[in-house]
Amino acid sequence: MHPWNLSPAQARALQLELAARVERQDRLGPLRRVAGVDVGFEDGGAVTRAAVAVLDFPALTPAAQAVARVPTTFPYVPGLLSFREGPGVLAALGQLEALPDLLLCDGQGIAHPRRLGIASHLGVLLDVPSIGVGKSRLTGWHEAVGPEKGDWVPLWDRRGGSEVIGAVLRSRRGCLPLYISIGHRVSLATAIELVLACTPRYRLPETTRQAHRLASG
DNA sequence: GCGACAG
DNA sequence: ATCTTGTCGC
Repeated sequence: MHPWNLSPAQARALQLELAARVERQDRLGPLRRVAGVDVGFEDGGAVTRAAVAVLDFPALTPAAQAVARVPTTFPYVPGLLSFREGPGVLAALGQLEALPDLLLCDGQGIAHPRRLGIASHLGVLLDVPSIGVGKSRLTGWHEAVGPEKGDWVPLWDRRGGSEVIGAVLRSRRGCLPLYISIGHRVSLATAIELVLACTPRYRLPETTRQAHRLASG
């Protein structure tokens, strides 16, 4: 929303401040529209293409969409993903008539070294409920997950740790699990329920799939 | 010093 | 993320 052109060190310092503003309990209003946000790149990374796909909930039918193309200004640095993809996503969201009731982001929420992955970062800046849906692990440790859809195990801050920073969820049989974590204003239990409610058939939530096709393929 | 490391 | 065909498994 504001400081996007920072040095890695400044970015990390900002993350610590914003992380203190993350709300880990449910604070949701009526859930009518859920949005998936995703980012792709063009020209070898020079251009960031961000997309937002809004679906009616719980029908998961198309409601609105937006795509924004902005110059890429930050490199990919593990732990600082939001500083690379955030500007584009905000531009896309700004094209919508209204903000959705919930944001499902590609990447982590608080399952992050400083507890401020892209889902939490966007959620706090916009003060909108958000959930982190990562396809792989950034940090944390977990036991093996069961094979059935809906099976999940807690994601701990570290091996032998005591802080639960997310959930490793089997969203579909025979597929790799998803890394779910609180973004902002949504508890982990609710986050798991909502992700499953948005994932009727494939590994990824329908929201994310739609956003991905707009941003890439 | 070594290994790990969202998209 | 992106560059890319065929191939293995439910």
